[in-house]
Amino acid sequence: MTIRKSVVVLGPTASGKSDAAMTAASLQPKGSVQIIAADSMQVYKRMDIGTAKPSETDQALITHHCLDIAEPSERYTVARYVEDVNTARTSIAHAGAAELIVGGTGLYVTALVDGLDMPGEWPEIRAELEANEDTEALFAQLLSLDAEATTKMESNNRRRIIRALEVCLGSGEKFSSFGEGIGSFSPTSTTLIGLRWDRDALRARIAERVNIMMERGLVEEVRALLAEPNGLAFTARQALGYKEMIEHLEGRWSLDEAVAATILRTQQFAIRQDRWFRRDPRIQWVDVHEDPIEEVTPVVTAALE
RNA sequence: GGCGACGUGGCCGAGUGGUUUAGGCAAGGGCCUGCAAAGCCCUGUACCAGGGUUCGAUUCCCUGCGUCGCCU
Repeated sequence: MTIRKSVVVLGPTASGKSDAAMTAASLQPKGSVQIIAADSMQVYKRMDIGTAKPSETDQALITHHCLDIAEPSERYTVARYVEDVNTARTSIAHAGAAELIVGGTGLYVTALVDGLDMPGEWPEIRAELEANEDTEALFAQLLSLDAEATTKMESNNRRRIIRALEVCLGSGEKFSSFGEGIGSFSPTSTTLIGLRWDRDALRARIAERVNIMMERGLVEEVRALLAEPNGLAFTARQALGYKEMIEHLEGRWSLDEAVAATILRTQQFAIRQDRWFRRDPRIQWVDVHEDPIEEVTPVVTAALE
């Protein structure tokens, strides 16, 4: 059973992609479209304000997948996301609905559109590799095992070197044999719609949105998360807005500093998202100037029909 | 009005009489299949204006302008 139709709405934070997608979905016959979030932080429960998670009202109106599927205290990764997406897709297919993917996490969107196969995990091997402080030696080792993998990373990017080695050593096969990588952009039947803003305009929107998050009680949300018995794990802890409010709540930053840092880092993140997405030639870009709902919804609607 | 300090690339901030002219931040660009709201890499000849000293001045001297502080 396959999904009737697949459309992606992507763009940087605060670009208005969720609003446009939500509006387009609700214009379709009831139940004919379901949304899959491609967002690495909205997967966490109780992280609502800071991740700009779709409201309960929106979720009641349109079925959303891949939201609130992990505890902030647990480790969540792309691999698990791929599994969760498969589950979601099965149910969308059964419902005979179209899937509308909305997201800002480049890797997750890619995983979903291009169907990445995760090579697997070998924690013992990784632990061993991590114990080795000599990054140059690790790189040399990777070079001898899988020279091709080496071309996709700098010689001092420990994290990527270790992962590639983990896979080579663990699977007995070359890391590079597990796929073309992220930049292949093979033809797909999915329609990719990207929202693009003038950078300064987007920066202004982000500043405004962070201020709104503060008014909605971001600090309280973070305080409550910190008070949970298991707290926040590494990944959830690094979410924009959360990381900074933690700095404030633990006394290292004033509230003003935390807010300013959140705004700046979110703006920088948005640019990084832009840079990630713009490599993909399959994306159909929509330049947004004022109102994403008005300007983007028609494009999404057209793609859904 | 007087005295003093300062004037360095978008910002902060070292420094030097002449081979490679710090660093940080911001900005721009790039990489990427298990932390991805993460990680990594690349890109900066600027010294307020005018005159002088000097083989040579961003660095020394003078003047002007500007900023800041103190004083009357």
